[in-house]
Amino acid sequence: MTIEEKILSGIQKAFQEIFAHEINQDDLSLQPTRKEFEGTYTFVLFSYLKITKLAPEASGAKIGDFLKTNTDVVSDYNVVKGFLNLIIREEAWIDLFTALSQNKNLGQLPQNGQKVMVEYSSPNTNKPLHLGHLRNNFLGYSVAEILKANGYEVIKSNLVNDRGIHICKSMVAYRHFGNMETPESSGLKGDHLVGKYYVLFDKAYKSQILELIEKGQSEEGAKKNAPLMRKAQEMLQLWEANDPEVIALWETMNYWVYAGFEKTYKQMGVDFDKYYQESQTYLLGKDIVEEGLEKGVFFKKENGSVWVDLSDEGLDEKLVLRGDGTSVYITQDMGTCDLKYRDYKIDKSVYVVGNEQDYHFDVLFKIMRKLGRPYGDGLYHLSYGMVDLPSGKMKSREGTVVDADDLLQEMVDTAENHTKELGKIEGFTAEQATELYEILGMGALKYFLLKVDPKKRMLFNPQESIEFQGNTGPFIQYSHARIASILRKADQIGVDYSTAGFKGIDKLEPSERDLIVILYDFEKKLKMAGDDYSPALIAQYLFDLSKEYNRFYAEVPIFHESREEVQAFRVALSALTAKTIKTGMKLLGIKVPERM
RNA sequence: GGUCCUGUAGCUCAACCGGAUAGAGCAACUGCCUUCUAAGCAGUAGGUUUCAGGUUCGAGCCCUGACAGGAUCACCA
Repeated sequence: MTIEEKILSGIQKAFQEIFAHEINQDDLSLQPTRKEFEGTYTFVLFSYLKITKLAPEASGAKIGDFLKTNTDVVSDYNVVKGFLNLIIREEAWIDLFTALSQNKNLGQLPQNGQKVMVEYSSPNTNKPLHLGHLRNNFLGYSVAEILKANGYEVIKSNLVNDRGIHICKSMVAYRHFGNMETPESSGLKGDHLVGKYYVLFDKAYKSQILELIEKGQSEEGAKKNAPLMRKAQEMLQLWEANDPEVIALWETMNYWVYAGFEKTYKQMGVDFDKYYQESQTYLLGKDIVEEGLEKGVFFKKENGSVWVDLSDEGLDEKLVLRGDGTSVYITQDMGTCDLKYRDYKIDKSVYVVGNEQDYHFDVLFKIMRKLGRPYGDGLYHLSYGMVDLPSGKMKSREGTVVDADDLLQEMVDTAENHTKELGKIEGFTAEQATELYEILGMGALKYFLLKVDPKKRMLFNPQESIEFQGNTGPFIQYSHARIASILRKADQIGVDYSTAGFKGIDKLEPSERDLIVILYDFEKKLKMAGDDYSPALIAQYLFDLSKEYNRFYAEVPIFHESREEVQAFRVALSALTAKTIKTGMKLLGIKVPERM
């Protein structure tokens, strides 16, 4: 039984024995004591005054006394207004930490037998990744790791949009202006090379439109009739007809892009277990349309187009198959949905996709549920807001897009300059220094992008993201480094951990010891997370931080049962502040200097 | 226009199931480098939580209505 459970059951008994009132333990809850007051857990009395028929203070005193004598975890209490603050016996914490320290699988919950797929990244193969992709990638990877720690078997997937008119645009431009350029000959990363031609297409296409409009065509007509656009359309048809030359060019250019993406993913530290390509999936889903018609979920209009009526669910009618029998976006997505299930028998499926597609996924999920899919209730759209720049919205046409590779490099460069300025690399080898810049730069970026509530639109200020002060990744890394330093010192001078109440702590690895100290310091926040479950998770997060420094986990409201993992993440972050150092030193019996 | 999301300090963001005096950082101002590492610490100042009602012991959070910003509403993806 956890500390929290012991208290709750104690309160339940108190109501039984003192007030002769049966109360369900699930209806009782504790909250963290605010830091201004003494105590760890607080029980709010207001809503129970009808039962106790006593003033708040008297009610609190009765329950507090009961807990003190009838549980082995509460050592004392105080009542302020209607708040009963409970003080936990130190031994209870020590037992907890001892148990934690002996747990070989710190932070890893037992397998729950469920499989979940997290689809994220999902780039187009016609241009390089940009800032928006970074938020997506870090979120997706973080969620996948969180789910893993919670005992899910996780499959990270990437659905690459590798076909369609936009790819053909790059291909057409390459044929026109390419001069047989390759990543090797141009010195450009593959994705950047292909992106260059996409931009070239757009420029040339625009001037063709202008020309046609000058010759008297309507804007709409000009857009359709511009020779370049016609060529792109033609190429798409050839592609769909499996024209060998077109396919060969497509494969070559896609290969370049994939190689380019791989590099970027590697630097970001994200990875995938499974790639899906739209070129392989774009024809899927038609059988589901048939199935839907049979089941009466879909209906046909006179022109042969197939629709779903979701007006009973608060949405509109939605097209699922064109009159000419060809697919639309959602047809394909239905097919891919089933494909994922066929491949892995997943229980849950998470889509990390921007919030401009909220409606699309709402429709998709409702359809799959109407079709009675076993994974229907496990479908989840992890929707996130756009990333804005101080200059306004990112627009590729206006060249205000922040390129991912450029940004990653800039972060690392800034880390390097700043580190050198501060003279922090004395005694480092060149390799160590390079590694440090990488860790700092990536940590800064990841933390900056992950610290904002995913569903909120956020502002990316390049200046601030590279700041190393305040609520930033490097600050957390710095705190960790100092803690590690303290513990090294403590080691040297032979601190007797047992006197600080840490039985067996000296048998732990130093990094694990950090964790225990931090955990102890932040006991107040820990209890909300549940005594033996979330602290372990927190420990894992912190341990990972101490190993790699730059792994951060997103705080994501995902699935209903995951409140605790969200909590754990919050605690982990707040625990890693420099204030920890002070308390850590006290616990280790090191004299705390005045000015700290 | 319908639907959805957002609105908290000058700026960027927090606030756990509705709980106590709404918290951080940046920017401003005061102090602190013989101690573990100043990428730091301690402190000052900064709020009618967009507005108006409602629900209740209690509302930034729930409900209604305004206002502001954004997204979406294609036989596009």
